[in-house]
Amino acid sequence: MIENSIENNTHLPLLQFATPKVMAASEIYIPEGKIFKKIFYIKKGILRNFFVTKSGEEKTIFFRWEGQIVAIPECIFDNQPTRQTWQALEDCELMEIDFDMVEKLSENNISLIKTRLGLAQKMLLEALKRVESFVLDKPEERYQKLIREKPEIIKRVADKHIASFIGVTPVSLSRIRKRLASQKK
Amino acid sequence: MIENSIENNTHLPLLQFATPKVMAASEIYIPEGKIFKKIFYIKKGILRNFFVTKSGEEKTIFFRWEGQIVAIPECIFDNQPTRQTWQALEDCELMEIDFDMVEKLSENNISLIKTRLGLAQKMLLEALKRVESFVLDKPEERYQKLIREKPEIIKRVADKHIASFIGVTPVSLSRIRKRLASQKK
DNA sequence: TAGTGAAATTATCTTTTGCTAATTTTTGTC
DNA sequence: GACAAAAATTAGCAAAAGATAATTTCACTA
Repeated sequence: MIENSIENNTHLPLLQFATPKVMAASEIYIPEGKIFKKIFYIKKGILRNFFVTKSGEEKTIFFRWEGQIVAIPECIFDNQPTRQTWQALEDCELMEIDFDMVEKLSENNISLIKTRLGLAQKMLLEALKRVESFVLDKPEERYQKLIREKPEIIKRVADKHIASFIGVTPVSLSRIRKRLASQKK
Repeated sequence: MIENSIENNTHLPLLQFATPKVMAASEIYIPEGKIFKKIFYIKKGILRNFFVTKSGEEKTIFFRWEGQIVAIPECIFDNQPTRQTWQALEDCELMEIDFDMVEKLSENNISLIKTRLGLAQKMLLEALKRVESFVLDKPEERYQKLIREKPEIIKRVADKHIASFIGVTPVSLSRIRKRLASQKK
């Protein structure tokens, strides 16, 4: 399923300038501190972005997978270096597009700006849903929702990454899994 | 400080159609279930939006205050009824703008769409920062950050609303406050 | 200013999580 | 298929949070 297609409409000019990028699983795509002024489309694979805490732990904030268009908000919106690291979790195939190009093309292309607005809105709804879940749900419920709503993604990602995604330690997630398994019987 | 001014630039057409709305403290502004197709500018006062859980508890998701432009994402982006309630926490003065009007004006006004894009991006950065804090910080740290970064807002809002905002119960927030107070000495 | 209701704090008890370390299981590679 | 490294689980203990209820403090209004 294509989540944010760039292959279906009036934005062919973008694709013209897209360049392919291939990465192996576990490879670092974007290191912390970089001002990454590209957007990219994921043709294949999963990536995650994470913070490294003072004590060296990696805290995963989001997963991104095939069909999605990704922009790093702080870089693209604010021209700031990202404090996070982006890593391929599987062998990935991306299509990169220079963002300065997008900006230039946007100047007099109202349809392209509308596309950008749509993408920002989509990302916002996703982030808000996440906030909701942190406010309303216990970790156990967040985990259950995740299995229910994104089962195929969960299977492809290590539990330790899921753990920080829902805001708990890997040990705690393991206990949650155990509790849920015993309740089912 | 004006956070998202609509009074300073090329968007006077919007202001033309804005209508004032005054509310008393504790009044419900937007009830759950409504498709609220307006955006509003807060001239004065604070509002909150909250979910009501099955057990009847109110869980506050955001606060909005003077200087901000507010759009209810699910209503404006997706034409969906909101599952949240909006309530004035102080006497408020708002300026309401019909969103259909904004859409119509946007069609051939690239600058207005850019403004909308900017607003969506701003909201996204805010929501992402919130997600970060849930993943990286303990409730105690979230509370400390809040006091540090929004001291004037915190003072104007009841603790029980702060509590759900940072994802804990009012009782737990009270204990956090006690712990912090004892550490200071 | 006295009285009422809501908010905040405190107390008690239970559940969950974090931390650390040990153990088991899984994964990937040679 | 054997080995090494990483991931996941388990265990034990301390800290924090949830639930409930009682008590104190605060805020509003009559």
